[in-house]
Amino acid sequence: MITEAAKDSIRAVIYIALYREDREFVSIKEIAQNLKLSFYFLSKNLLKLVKAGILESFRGPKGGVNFKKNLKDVKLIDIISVIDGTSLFESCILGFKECSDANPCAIHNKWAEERKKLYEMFDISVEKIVDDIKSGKIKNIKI
Amino acid sequence: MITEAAKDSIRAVIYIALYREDREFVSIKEIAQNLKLSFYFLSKNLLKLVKAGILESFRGPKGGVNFKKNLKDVKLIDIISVIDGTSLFESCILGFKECSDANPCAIHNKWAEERKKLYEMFDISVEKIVDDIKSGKIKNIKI
DNA sequence: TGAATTTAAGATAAAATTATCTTAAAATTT
DNA sequence: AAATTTTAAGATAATTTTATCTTAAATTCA
Repeated sequence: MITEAAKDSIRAVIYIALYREDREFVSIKEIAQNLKLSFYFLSKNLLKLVKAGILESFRGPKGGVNFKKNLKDVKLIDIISVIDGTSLFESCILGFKECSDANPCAIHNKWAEERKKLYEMFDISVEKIVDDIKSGKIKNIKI
Repeated sequence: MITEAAKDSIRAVIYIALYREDREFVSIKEIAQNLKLSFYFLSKNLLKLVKAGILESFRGPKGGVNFKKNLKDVKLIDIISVIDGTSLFESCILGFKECSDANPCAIHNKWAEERKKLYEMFDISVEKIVDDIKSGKIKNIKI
């Protein structure tokens, strides 16, 4: 569905949003330790988000990463697109290069509808997620 | 989402159902050639369906594979389960081993709903697909 | 200034998936 | 019986993803 890299990145982004408070940057080491992720793998993945302009980074003590964009403008779909690419939301489920209403695969219609819903599922901002957590709308959440 | 192996297998199964007519077996070579798939890779994957009791096989000239079960009892979900396993329909989208209503990940509720719909999308029999094609309900289909 | 900390970048390796080949076994055909 | 065809099984390799390490560059702190 989505890669481990994307899963880790989504969790990291939510972690940053929840725990940065008024810090300038959150160190990747801290994120990796608290989420029990590989520092190496996470570093590489977050670097992609930095290069994509979603996060910014800073070196040295007090360094780390933080959001470059506003939380309301960072959606899970953006993270997935940067890390995994957009094919999940664009491609034929059976792998046909050209698959359309005029020339469909066996489950084209079902999948066209479904991937739209998948897109909508991931079309949620980090701000919304954090608000839901902080407001108690989501309880006992795993990060 | 689903692996190449699962995609190939689904297409092969639909091919067999559509083109076996009154033949005892359909050769894997024929399927691979017509679907432009690797004979080697397809053989391995279909063998899994044979071992799972969905298909049966026969060696030698006139040999090949065919359905062991009735078409109405073979659903895409069965093929995916045999080839890829069932984790897509059972696991947390963010990879948490335990993710529940009481202890949810950030998108647990959305995903719980969505994976149910995904399941339903694949909960379609080969018989239904073939009927839709033969009755003209699906036109210009890619196999 | 020098030591320590942290990300950046690239090398290397492990694991999983996909792809290919070889040999064996079973069945048919000649 | 011998040659041919086809699946079965296992070996090998290529590719992609995940994991780890090393060195460099930037920054802070003493």
